[in-house]
Amino acid sequence: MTKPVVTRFAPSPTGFLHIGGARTALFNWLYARRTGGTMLLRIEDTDRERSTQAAVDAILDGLTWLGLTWEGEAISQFQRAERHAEVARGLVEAGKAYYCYCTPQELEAMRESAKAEGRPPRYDGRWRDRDPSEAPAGVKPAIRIKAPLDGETAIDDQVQGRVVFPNKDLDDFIILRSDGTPTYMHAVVVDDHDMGVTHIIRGDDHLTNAARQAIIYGALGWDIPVMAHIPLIHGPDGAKLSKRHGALGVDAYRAMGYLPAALRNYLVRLGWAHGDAEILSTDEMIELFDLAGIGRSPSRFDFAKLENLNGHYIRSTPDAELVRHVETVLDHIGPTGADLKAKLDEAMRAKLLAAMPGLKERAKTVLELIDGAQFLFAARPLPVDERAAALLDETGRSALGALLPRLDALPDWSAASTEAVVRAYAEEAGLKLGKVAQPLRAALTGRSTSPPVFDVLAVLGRDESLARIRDAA
RNA sequence: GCUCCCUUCGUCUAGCGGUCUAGGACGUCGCCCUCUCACGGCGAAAACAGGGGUUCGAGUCCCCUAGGGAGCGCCA
Repeated sequence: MTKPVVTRFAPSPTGFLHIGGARTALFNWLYARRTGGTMLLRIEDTDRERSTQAAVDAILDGLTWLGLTWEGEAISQFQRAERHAEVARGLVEAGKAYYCYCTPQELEAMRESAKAEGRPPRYDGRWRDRDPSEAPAGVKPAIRIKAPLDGETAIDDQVQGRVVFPNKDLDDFIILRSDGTPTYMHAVVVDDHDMGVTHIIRGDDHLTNAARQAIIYGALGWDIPVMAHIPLIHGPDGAKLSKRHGALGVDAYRAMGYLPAALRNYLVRLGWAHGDAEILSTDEMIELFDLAGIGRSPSRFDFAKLENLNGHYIRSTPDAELVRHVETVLDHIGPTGADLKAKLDEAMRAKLLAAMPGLKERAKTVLELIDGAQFLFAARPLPVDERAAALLDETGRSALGALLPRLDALPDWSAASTEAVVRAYAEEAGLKLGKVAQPLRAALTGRSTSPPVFDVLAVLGRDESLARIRDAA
């Protein structure tokens, strides 16, 4: 009988949930879902200087928006400090770790001389075998792990394969600081063990750490979880996706009008593939996701592809749901959004819903959806952009003037009835349909592009449409 | 400096020794559809980093070089 899978996502709350973290979370979530297991969430907040509650909130908000759910409460690593210390002291008692009384100055000097001699900066093990009775008075010791001096440590990684590290390159690193708090290296091992984590899926910036953690696992006599170190996501320029390179939190993607489903789809294909499959619903992802499909080379973030995917998802999302997305996004784009939100009463919502089929066909983001819907929100007299103004030249206006009484005379007002009138007029006047439809569009929307003009007439309704045409003619 | 990882069209990738005159997707460029813009359809240009091996045969295995990335803290 195999143990149920337990994965975890373990961000440190020093900033927002960035795109790389989001993908790591997605992979962990998918793998857990795929295998019928669970994903846990652990906040690595042992760095009290840099951790903030605002960051924790942003991370939870980001995960939630992306639809990535975790089991139970988020675990605070900091709150487990006592357990970490206890395990570290146990290791000392077992002779697997020892107290080191070096001062930071001594350590610094050690690194300096190593650097000067061209050696890698390593702790020299000066307290490794020294008798505790030699301890200087009044110095609080740190605890260092007794790492093997020779041989090698290997990680059997599901993505990277077997990666071997010579032990001589792994020194006796600190697991418990002199102030009694654990280092990341130690806390991770203890927490993953205590949480029953069976699979560690994380960025490959942790690959070399994995060797050090393996040493702790070994000293503790614990089994090492299955590991999968996934390549990082780079910026368009190939460099690490850092804040300096415009890395954004997932909240920024929400504000840019991307749909969670589209972002999930884009992210899952960044580093993972299943043959030629490009469009994957969440259910399909869950069904297909596997560690073997993860590639080993880093990838670059490409907005153009995300945008294309987002357009696909917008087109295939039900209209009512898109209206809800519009409302959500309106809350996240500042004053402009708030203004529109204020205008979004029941009547407006109904118009938006009615216009949605035409709108979503030509929008790649929710922002474009909102922009395309401007003509619904706009009050007369309509602001007219440059291209629309050009359409409303003498010829255009005379066409509108001719159209006005004919439209006004319509007994019923619909896309089909208005289209019939306009087509009939164009034919009579010997004009191509475009010569009539474009000025009409300009009059109705103030722009040169919009959903099909007859749909616009229908959505706007008779009174508003005729009024707008009169304004322009 | 040391250790580890990576390298197929501009980008994401398929490829797991012969089916590769290298496939798909995004992007780009044509054409078609058309009331605009999109969507859609059709088509085109576009890649195995370089060099050595192994093998009857290498994009696929090994080595070297070059380039990129990550890690080497009492940060996570």
